[in-house]
Amino acid sequence: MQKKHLQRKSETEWWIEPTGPMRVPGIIYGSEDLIEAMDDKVREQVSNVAALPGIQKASYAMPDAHWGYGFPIGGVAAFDPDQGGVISAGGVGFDISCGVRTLHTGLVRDDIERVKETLADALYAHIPAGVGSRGAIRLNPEQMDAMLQGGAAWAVAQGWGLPEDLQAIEERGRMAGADAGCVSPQAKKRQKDEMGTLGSGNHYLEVQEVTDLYDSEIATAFGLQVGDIVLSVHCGSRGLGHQIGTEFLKSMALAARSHGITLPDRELACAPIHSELGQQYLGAMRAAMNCAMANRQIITHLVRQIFAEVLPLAELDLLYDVSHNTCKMEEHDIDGVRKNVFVHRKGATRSFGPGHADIPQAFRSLGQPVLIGGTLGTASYILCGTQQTMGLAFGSAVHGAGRQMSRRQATKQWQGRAVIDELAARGILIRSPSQRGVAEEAPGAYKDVSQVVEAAHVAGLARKVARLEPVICVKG
DNA sequence: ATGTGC
Repeated sequence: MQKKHLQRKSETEWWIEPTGPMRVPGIIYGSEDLIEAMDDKVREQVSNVAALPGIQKASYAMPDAHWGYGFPIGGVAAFDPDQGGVISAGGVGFDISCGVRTLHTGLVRDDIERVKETLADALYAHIPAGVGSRGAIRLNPEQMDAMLQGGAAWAVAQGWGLPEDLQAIEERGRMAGADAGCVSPQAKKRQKDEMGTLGSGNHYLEVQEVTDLYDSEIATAFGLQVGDIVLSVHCGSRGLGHQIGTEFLKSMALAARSHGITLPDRELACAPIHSELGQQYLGAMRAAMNCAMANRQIITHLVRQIFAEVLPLAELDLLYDVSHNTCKMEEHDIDGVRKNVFVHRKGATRSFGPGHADIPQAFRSLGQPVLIGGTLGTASYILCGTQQTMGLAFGSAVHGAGRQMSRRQATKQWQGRAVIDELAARGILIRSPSQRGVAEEAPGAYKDVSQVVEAAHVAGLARKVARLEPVICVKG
């Protein structure tokens, strides 16, 4: 990105002054290196979002931001419904409520070393991965609606998980205001046999080792020690979320004019929050959030069954579950006034600071865990929201490494088999149905996650707590 | 991200 278009306000904060139709400034967080490497498209998209009706404070991009559909991935924007504020399907993303959850295992590296291959094979055999993968669960129409209304709480009630899991999930595992009636028959049809599946792309299930701690007090509260084995799952709402996104993008684009909205970019299709279409999308999107949380919950249950067979001494307690493609109504301080605003986080993790009621009691006084998934073969990080975060981008932080190369470009540069062999030589086991998928996800196709996390830490978006390294990765 | 592409 060309820095001449930006005003540097601090080490990691870069402003786009409002010009033309922009109602608020754009603010991009990142180190100088990350900003220089960022696509100019991000600046364009941040500026376009700043022109949408009812936007509050600023249009933000996180240090891992890259070009996306309409909004950048790594974009954060909040809208006031009473000032004509809008909701945008492209501002949430196609994979609604895609997210990460991390479980303790109660094991250390030595416990798994001898059964590593067996464990990798068992996880791969029982947790379907890849495009169009189907699970063992079939939902009839009544069960589908119950899932869409109940989220992870529904899954637990069906026997997939433990009641205490729900305390460690944003929204306690059930997004209020979901309306299964707003979800099309086609979206439901696509989802009916996809529960408990990972999907493809950057989704994965990973067994990881804690290699470094940066804040011992918070790490202790999160239950993390160097040498611990944890397990993380990264996936979302599969075909259902994708179908909802596709349908509402279309109807929002068609209805924009009737709502009196001029779009700076057709891809920014949106509807007023106080419109029928806006409310329908909210109902459907919240249902998709429940689908994603239920999906991660079912996968958790499958993981526990596999560990019970392979490593019966393991105890898989849920540390936390975050969703990084969402729009949520939240109360924030806007120029000294507490207001309810609709915060879009697209490829951005909520990063609430100490004291927030939605944070589990065990670490409410410290802040919420912010789970940052790495890319294939690279480290993941656990961070913590801070008080400062709340004033920066509505309590938001990065979500991962962020792509720096297109999928097509990546497949030209790497071969899946070679990537798998290279990682195996470093003791990292990969299981995937798609060699091409692995090539597309080659580590070099992404920004350096450590740089991204460091920038988030320095910017005050979240505080570094722990670093994790992959041991086994089941890849979609 | 995605029954990967109108």
